[in-house]
Amino acid sequence: MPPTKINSPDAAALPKRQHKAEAKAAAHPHAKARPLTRIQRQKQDVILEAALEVFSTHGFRGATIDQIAEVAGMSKPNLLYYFPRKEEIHRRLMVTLLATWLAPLKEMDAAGDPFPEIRSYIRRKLEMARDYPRESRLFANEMLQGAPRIIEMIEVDLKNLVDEKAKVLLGWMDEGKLARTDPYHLIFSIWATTQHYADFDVQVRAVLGRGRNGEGRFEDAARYLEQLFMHGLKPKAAGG
Amino acid sequence: MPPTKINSPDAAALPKRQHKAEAKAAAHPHAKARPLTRIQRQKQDVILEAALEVFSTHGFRGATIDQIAEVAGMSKPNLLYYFPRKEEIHRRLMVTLLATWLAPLKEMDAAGDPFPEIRSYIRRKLEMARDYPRESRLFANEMLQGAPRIIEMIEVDLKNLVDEKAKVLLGWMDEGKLARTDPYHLIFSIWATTQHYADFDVQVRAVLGRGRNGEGRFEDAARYLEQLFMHGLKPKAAGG
DNA sequence: TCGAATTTTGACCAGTTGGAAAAATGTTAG
DNA sequence: CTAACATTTTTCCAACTGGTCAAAATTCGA
Repeated sequence: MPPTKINSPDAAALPKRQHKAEAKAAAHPHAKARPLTRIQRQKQDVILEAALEVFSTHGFRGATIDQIAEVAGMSKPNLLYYFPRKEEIHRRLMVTLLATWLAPLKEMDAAGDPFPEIRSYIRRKLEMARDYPRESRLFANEMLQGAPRIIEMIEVDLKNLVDEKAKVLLGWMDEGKLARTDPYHLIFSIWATTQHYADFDVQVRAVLGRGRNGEGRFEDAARYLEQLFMHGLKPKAAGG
Repeated sequence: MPPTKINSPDAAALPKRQHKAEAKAAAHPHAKARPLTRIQRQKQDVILEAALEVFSTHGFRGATIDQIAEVAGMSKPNLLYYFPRKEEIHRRLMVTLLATWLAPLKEMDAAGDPFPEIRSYIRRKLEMARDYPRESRLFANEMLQGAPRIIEMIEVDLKNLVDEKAKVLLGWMDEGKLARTDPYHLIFSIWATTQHYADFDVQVRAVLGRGRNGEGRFEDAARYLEQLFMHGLKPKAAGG
């Protein structure tokens, strides 16, 4: 049963009514080439912040403009003045999110040694899970739905970056500085273990119970993951 | 900005209209104590299967009864004849899901040796990610939303099981058969790395590109994870 | 300060959503 | 065969949804 067979209201509902969107476009801040005032940027930020809150917990379809508007402290038409449609808000969030998301991996330096590099990559990712859990969940939500709105970015930007870093890892393995293993799955496992603390936060809290909760869990996680990866990836012959 | 401040249409919309639900309850299969015929069970299964498909990709709020009904090949009122409301379908899915979910961990045997036990636990979890990705995504979706509908089960059943197995792991560590480390985060990392292949399937496929795709990725993952965990958790002194 | 541009509001709309009611159609035991 | 029961379909509804539009309120530049 292919997922494509399901007629998605997302796509199905849109073509029916014609949108004139940027047709008259006199007053709207979206009418291209306008410099965009400080106030406009501020308001847009408030909206994006609210949208992050809502989209990250309910997904695209589960989120409503009314809800976002309420969190943003403004009326729905007012919000729609800044972002002409729901998709636009989401798209903006995703674009900036992906940049933030790729950053830590980009920093992994081929000129460095594998263990310090991998260790600090894990640290950065874990910090992001701690400090930007909503961004992590927004991303996870999009993935769960099959990434319909960012699949191209994933297939191009993300893939290219991972391909590049996989080569870096392979290089380290060739030098005998890192255990020979699948570099792609190595990267996946770092993503999975770190993002887990943002995406499955409720579960992690519930299982650890009251006590180990107050942020201490991130330090415990850091220690554990360091141990796991540092020992798990040690090369056979010489020590890293 | 606490998530509780957001007035969720989920909860907010319901109290308004009074449901008499099981009031008259004459013809409905939900009117307790009735044995439930084979045909009824069949239909319910069809509905649950369709609901799994839809809920797992769009989350609770993003899924619609119409959509589920269409996938199930029946009319909306007909579907509502078997499950009086949306929440009920979801609840049923979650209950059976959680049982399935806990099963592999339950099998981890204190009487066995850590490495074979952990290895086969990882294998089972990876098989589940491969064979039941929708269940994994359904669970992930619920977690992302803060697990509003299953939080008690998580706090009780899941927590108890993990507490028990954490003791098993600690026992092995005391015997020097397993590297001394945090048993909770050890379990989290197994969950994260295995479920990742179901929840982030699109991303995994996109990054691996056409080639390594056709199920081969699960074997690669199994090999990689085995290596990571087996080496990463080896005790300092004696070999496992 | 004043007119023009920007921002905000209130009323509105068509389509969707979860769900109710009841009539119509099977199905089955006696 | 038929009455009681189970199932399905048709019709309907109020609330919610994404979004429009014109008018009102506000802000801003000269």
